[in-house]
Amino acid sequence: MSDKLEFTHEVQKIAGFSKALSHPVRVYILKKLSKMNTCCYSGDLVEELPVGRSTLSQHLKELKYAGLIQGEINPPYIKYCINRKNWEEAKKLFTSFLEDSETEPEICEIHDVSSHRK
Amino acid sequence: MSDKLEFTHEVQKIAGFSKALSHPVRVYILKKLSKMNTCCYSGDLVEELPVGRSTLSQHLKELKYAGLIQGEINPPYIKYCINRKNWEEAKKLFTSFLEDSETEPEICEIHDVSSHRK
DNA sequence: AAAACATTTCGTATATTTGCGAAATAACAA
DNA sequence: TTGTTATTTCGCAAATATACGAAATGTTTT
Repeated sequence: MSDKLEFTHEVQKIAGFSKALSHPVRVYILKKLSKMNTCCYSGDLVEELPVGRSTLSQHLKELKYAGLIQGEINPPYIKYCINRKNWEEAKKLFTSFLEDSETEPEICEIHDVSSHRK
Repeated sequence: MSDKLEFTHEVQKIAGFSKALSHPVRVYILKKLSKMNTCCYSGDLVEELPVGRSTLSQHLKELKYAGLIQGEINPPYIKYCINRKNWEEAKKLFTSFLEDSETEPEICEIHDVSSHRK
């Protein structure tokens, strides 16, 4: 019959958050913001990241779009911080997704299929 | 001074795993393999996913490259299953990354900067 | 040997991502 | 008003990702 299912909301959300996390610059920003637990200026970030201002701005936009950060305008600065609500949601989604299964896996790794790229 | 740091191994690994998880098809496959705790044929997967065989093969290759699945050749089939070792590693990385910070965040959300895309 | 089967690779097309510098925006300072 | 500062948007180029069908691969069955 080949039902060709649509993806659940959960699957789509995990993919969406993962996309936001799929670049080292964005992981770095989130790690910093979540751990320091305070806000951060775009200008401070550009000092320590190997990208230009406009590129950083694009990454911040991406993170805003994903809902993982939010900004407070404080002219002429913009302070960024973690969006705690969605950060929690991401945490729950990933935790549940990556949870161990209850039972042990059956043996399934005698031949390790090559995994080269290209 | 602008040190332009290089990214830590941890940051790069999180970005790498996230990239593997950044497509609904791949999230679906991993969810299925990790929960059912057994192996799965490519032919079984293509029945329930809205992509063609060659596209599915690309996604499986991507997951193999990221180390999240492994395949056992069982001609003319290939059985896929979770790579438990790396799955555990991903779990640890994401859990630590998404962990709550110890203290409460300072208020930082009076103006919610618009987050439209394009 | 030839046919059947599951899967991958190849070639190609299109879309998205990433990056930069220049210009635009917006608020404040002189 | 003019200039300064912080940030974003625009326009563009290059790289990567996604998707498909056709052809190739490798194994088993006939």
